[in-house]
This record gives sequence, C-alpha cells and structure tokens, in this order.
Amino acid sequence: MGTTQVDAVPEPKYWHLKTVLSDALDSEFTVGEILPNERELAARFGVARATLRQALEQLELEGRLQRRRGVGTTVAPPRFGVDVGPGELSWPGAPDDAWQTADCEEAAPPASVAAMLSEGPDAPVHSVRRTRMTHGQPVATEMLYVPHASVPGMSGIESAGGSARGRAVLRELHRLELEGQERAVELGSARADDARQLDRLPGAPVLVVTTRYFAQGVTAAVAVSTYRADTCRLTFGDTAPVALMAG
Amino acid sequence: MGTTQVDAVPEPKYWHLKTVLSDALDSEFTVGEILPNERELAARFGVARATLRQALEQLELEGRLQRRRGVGTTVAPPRFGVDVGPGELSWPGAPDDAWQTADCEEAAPPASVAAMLSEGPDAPVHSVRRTRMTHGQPVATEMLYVPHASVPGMSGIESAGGSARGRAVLRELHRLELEGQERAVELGSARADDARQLDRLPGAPVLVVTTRYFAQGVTAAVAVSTYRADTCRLTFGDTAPVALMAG
DNA sequence: CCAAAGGATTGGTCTTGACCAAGAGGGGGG
DNA sequence: CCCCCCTCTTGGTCAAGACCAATCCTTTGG
Repeated sequence: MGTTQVDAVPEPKYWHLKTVLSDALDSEFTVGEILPNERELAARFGVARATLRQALEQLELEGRLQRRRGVGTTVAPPRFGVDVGPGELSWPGAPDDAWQTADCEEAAPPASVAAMLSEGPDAPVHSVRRTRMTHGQPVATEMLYVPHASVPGMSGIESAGGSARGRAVLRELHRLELEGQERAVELGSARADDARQLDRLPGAPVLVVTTRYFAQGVTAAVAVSTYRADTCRLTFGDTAPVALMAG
Repeated sequence: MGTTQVDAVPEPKYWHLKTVLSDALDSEFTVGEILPNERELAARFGVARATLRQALEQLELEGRLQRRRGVGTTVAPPRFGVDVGPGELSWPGAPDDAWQTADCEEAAPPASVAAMLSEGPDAPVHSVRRTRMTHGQPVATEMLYVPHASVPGMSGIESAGGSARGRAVLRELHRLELEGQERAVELGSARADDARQLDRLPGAPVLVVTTRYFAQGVTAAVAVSTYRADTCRLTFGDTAPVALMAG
C-alpha cells in the first residue's frame, strides 16, 4: 500500500552491501588503506558477519580488496597487466618481471595434459616448475611438461633434479624451432601446491593458461600456467598489427 | 602423543569434502546426473549445510557442477572451447556458434572504456549489445562501444534504436580497415544485466575480455565481452603458425 | 482436454554464536 | 641490545536453524 513499488525483485542484502562498499572504496578510501575489521563493519551495516563476508568475497574476487588473516582487509591496487603472449617460452623477461627458479622432476603429467602429447600418455616427460614474479610479487606458477623426445640432447645426462636440470630443459627447448601454439584460458581454483607458490589459500581463484607448443609436426611441450586472478589482467602481446578483413 | 603426525596443517573440512566429491563425480556419476539435495548430502557427510555448500561452490567455480534453485545440483559437461581470437569483429560466426541480436543505444561507456577512446571521454558513442550462443546456450554477452566518428556514414541516420541500428553499426565497422588490436582477459563477477543475459545469478564468475580495435591510428571501437566462466574455456584462434625465436 | 491453483522440493539468503589459526606487537629474559 | 614468548587482533572455519524464492508436479476446476 504505502510502499513504493521498488521491490519487484528484492535485492539480496550482500549484493546491495557490495555496491555500497564498492562506492565507498572509490570515494572514501585510498589504495593500501585498511578497512575496519569484519565484526565492526557487520555491526555498522546491521548485518550478520557471514553476510558481510559474502560481500567482501565478491569484492576480493573482483580484485578490489585484499584480505589477510591476522592483518586485516586492505584496498587492493589496480590489477597488474601481465603479458602472456604470444607464448611465455619466447619471452625474454623484462626487468621486474621474470620467471624465477625452475625445478625439474619426472612427475607424470595430469591426464588432460597427457592426452595432448603425441608420444602417448605413458611416454616419459620432464616436469619443470617455475614461478613468475612481477613487482616483487608472485603472480603465476607454471608446470611445463616436455617429452624426453623433444629434448634428446640431454636425455640421461644431468640426472640430478632441481633448478639446474630445469634450466637445462628450458635451454634445450629454446633451441627448437617452434612452429606454432594453441592456447586456452579458463577459470580454476588453486591446488594446494599452487596456492603455496602464489602466497594464497587453497581454492583461491586463478586463471589457468594452457599452451601447447608445436615443433616438427608434434607437440613439443605443454605449459600449464596458473595466474592469480585477483591481481592479474592477462594481456596478449604488444599488438603486432593483425590482418582483419571486413565481413 | 598417540596421534600420528598427519595434522601438521589441518585441512579445512570443506576442502577435504571437495576432494571427496570431486573423486565421486569422476567415478560414480555421469554428465547431467542429478546429485542428492544439499540437506541430504550434508547429513550424509556429517557436516553443516553451510560447509557442504562451500565445497559445492568450489566445484561449481571449476565448472564441475551446475546448480539451479528449485531443480537441484547436476554434473556439468566439460567446458565449451569458445574461440575468441583474433578478434570477434572479424569472426563470421560458425553455425551453432554465432552472435545474436544487436541492440543499440547511446548509453555512455564506463569510465574504464571512455579512457581508451581517442576522442575524449565525452564524445558520443554507439553502444551495441549482443549475445553469443553456443550449442543453444548463451555463453557471452558483449557491449561494443563505437565512437560516432568511427562510423560517420550513419551519423544521424537510422535514429531509431534497437537491433536494426545495432546491425548497421556493425556493418559500418566491418567496412573499416582495422590495423590491430589490444586484448586483455580478467576475472569479474556478472553485473545484474549481464547475469540476466547469461541466465545466471548476479555475481556469477565471468571472464571479461576487453578488446581495443585500432584503425587509422586511433581507437575505432572497444568491445567488452563477458563470458560465463563456468561453461567456457577461451581459445585463441586456430593457431596460425607464429614466428618464435630461440632465447 | 487444457489451464489455473496449490503444495512439495530444492537451492539461495540470513542470523547467531562459537572456536581456530595466522600475524603483529609488546614485554621480559638473556 | 636482541631474541623469544605470550597475548591480542583479525580473518577463516563450522554449526544449527530459520525463512525465502524458483521450479516442478499434482490436483482441481472449467
């Protein structure tokens, strides 16, 4: 009766709260500033802490907030523009933006990767792990799967694992003449080991970039790169002009 | 004392639960099959419903599950491989995979887009909305922002809004000789209007692809494409061989 | 025979309250 | 003066229960 007809589709509280907080972040807070703690915020907005947390989780997913246990919730800086193209294997690595460490073992690749390898799912592969740093922060961790057949020059040699062997595999790969690649991006949640590398909790949202490199007609390597979705915007190369035609 | 030393870092219940469910999905369920309802699952595993839901949300984020209110939770099919490159504007649209409808208005672009336009943030732009369908399902919705200056041929003409005008803008754009593009992918959460187009709830995780098209040295158009993160794997072109050099 | 009404089912939202674990910071002992 | 330990703060996890909203399906009435 007296109520205006605004509530045709009632908005969830956490959704409205997210909007309010988002506006407040734009107008009343600066990057790095710390917000009041969750209990106080919940009280201030007159909602349960669980509801408030639902709003905060949304904002964290969008990269607006950063939360750390024992510390507090801070306003996140804009996402890094992280260049991922045309293929990390060919990327020299600019200063303040480079791949670090490259451990290597003989772990079997996951089924989804094994299916891409030309040598069959049981062929031996090198598994090289490396981590990408930007502005002093880890933004990605990658598993590179290289069939032994792709780098025959070092098979059997350098039997020790670790970063020395990993770098050797990468060196051999760079000698190959890569003919092309296939690439896919999808959303995932960080496994426990990836989360540790990325300084996040298990299950944190990540962008998974799967790159398949071709050489001499076969799959020379498969890279599965896991980027922090909260801090990264993936960009694709510095736009060498591409031929586009009219429809 | 008597406890074995397994619990160095106790695993959250929802995380363990997610693993158990994930394994069960692989071995005991088929795509499309419906799971027991949340209350029963929670009882079966001896956890609170909130905890069970936390595990289900993770699995949904990973595209393993699909949940619909009033219906139930079903096992999701593998993600679609959706081709997004080298640029939707140049994509003819295969059968069963096409852009539909193209409504057009004069809405002002968001600040992040306005900043990319060469004509300044206040220049008039066409805002074309279209939706991409795959296998009968909506997988993406896009807002295309085209400065009036980019399509002078139709300024003032076809003053009516709607899909006719939208298609006219697209037609004019195809006549341009595009010189290149910049592209970025990031994680976002669906706004209310996007969620409606994608048949999802507001806040659903989406992959936002921002493409900037260049023509004659200026930004001819900016496309913001919003893909359902639960059902899509973004792929980039059918791999025209790329020149890669050795390090 | 079809359409409207109504109830049962299911996931979505919200509350209250409790405890746990990671950091930060202060105070005391070496 | 430095380092260790304790405590406090903060976000993370978990429980139990209530109600809401979308959907499906049966029943009822035309």
